[in-house]
Amino acid sequence: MTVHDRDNNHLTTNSDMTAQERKREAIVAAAADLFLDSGYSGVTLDAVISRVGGSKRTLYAYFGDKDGLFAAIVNRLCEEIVTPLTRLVLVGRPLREALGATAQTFFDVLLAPRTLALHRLVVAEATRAPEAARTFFLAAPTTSYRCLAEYFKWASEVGIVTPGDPQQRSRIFLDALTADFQLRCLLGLLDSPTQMERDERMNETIAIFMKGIAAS
Amino acid sequence: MTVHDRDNNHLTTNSDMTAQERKREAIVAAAADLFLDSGYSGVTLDAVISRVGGSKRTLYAYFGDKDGLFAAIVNRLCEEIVTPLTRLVLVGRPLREALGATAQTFFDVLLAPRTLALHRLVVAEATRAPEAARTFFLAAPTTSYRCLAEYFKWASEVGIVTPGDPQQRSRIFLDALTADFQLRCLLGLLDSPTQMERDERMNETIAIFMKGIAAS
DNA sequence: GTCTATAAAAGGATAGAC
DNA sequence: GTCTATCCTTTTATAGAC
Repeated sequence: MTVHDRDNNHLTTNSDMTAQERKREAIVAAAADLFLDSGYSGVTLDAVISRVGGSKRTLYAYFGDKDGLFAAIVNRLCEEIVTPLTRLVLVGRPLREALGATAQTFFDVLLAPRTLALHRLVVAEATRAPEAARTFFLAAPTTSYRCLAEYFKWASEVGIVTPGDPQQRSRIFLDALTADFQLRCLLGLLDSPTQMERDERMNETIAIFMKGIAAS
Repeated sequence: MTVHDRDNNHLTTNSDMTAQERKREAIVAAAADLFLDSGYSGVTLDAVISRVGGSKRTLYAYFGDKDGLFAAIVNRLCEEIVTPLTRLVLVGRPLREALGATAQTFFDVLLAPRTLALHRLVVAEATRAPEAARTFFLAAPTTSYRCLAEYFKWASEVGIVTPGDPQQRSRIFLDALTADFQLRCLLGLLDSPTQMERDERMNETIAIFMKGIAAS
């Protein structure tokens, strides 16, 4: 597997790109859609090319082989997902408000169809593509955990919550909130939870957590 | 896909089986190992046969096609997993003890290599094989949730915990406990959590839950 | 870079002989 | 039921002409 790691420029505008770079971006975008829809083995390189135009030669020149293309689309999708999470600012806000804002953001991000499809894809290919699994984990769950953990750290320092491991609490809260919905969506048993279902889960989780860790 | 649904007799002893039934069981057992190791597309029917002996004709006669074989091994594995969960008796026990026993059992069952491999397999093939996804969900998580939910229902009736939706609480507790470990194992980033890691997660989760729902 | 053609291999499904 | 052989399709990967 020859990985061609030159995908750090997808945030530049189209006008900054050379024709080659635009082509490369177009291939990655088309391949990402196809992989998300059909899984690794469900995608043929012919299908990628027939969607984006051009020749398979170009594809092999840029990405080496199918695994190289796969690595490129995982990197791309992970950055897409992480962006909204990095915008969430929690430190300084009261407990209930911080937990509520976290819940809204994470429901939206983690249950988005593209996130779920990427999740399914990466789990399925974890053995074949361990690097992709690593990239995904460092992007989605780790970024999430860290954001909330920073808040808990601050909150225990200023006495809003009792002392306790902020990372542990962060994982427990986010998992309690999302894991059940996530699994049911991954299995195709639930399209997307309704707002009422989300609210019930959120309220119950926050209620337990408030009593569980708030300083009295 | 022709599904031949005759796999309700794997609990009978070997001596009760006809030669055909033994053969069928042997194929299912071998195929299960291979699918768990290599995923759906990673398994060839030749590989199944070369492991168990016999002819591909027999395989096609019993299972119709590859999808039929897949359905059979998922049913088989789900029943394997569920068995230890149905033995867990919680009603009547004090809160901390019930939560602790639940944690031990579910760590053992959900993080077992075969459970994780099945989980990965079923998620990967959820689109191709929705029935398998359904079977898996009804077996593993649903059985788990119900067991603990029954306890919470009883516990609120006798006044051990505050009133509240037992199903919701059950999901929140089990997800908080296992989701993080589960994901890291599925992605191949964690072999299996150490006893210390399990204890830390368990203690923190139980601590939050005790304060969160125990009647004062 | 693009288009068409093709080599090379794999794997699902089937058939004949026993 | 078993064993061997084979059809047929799909798909990765490469090559030649422009």
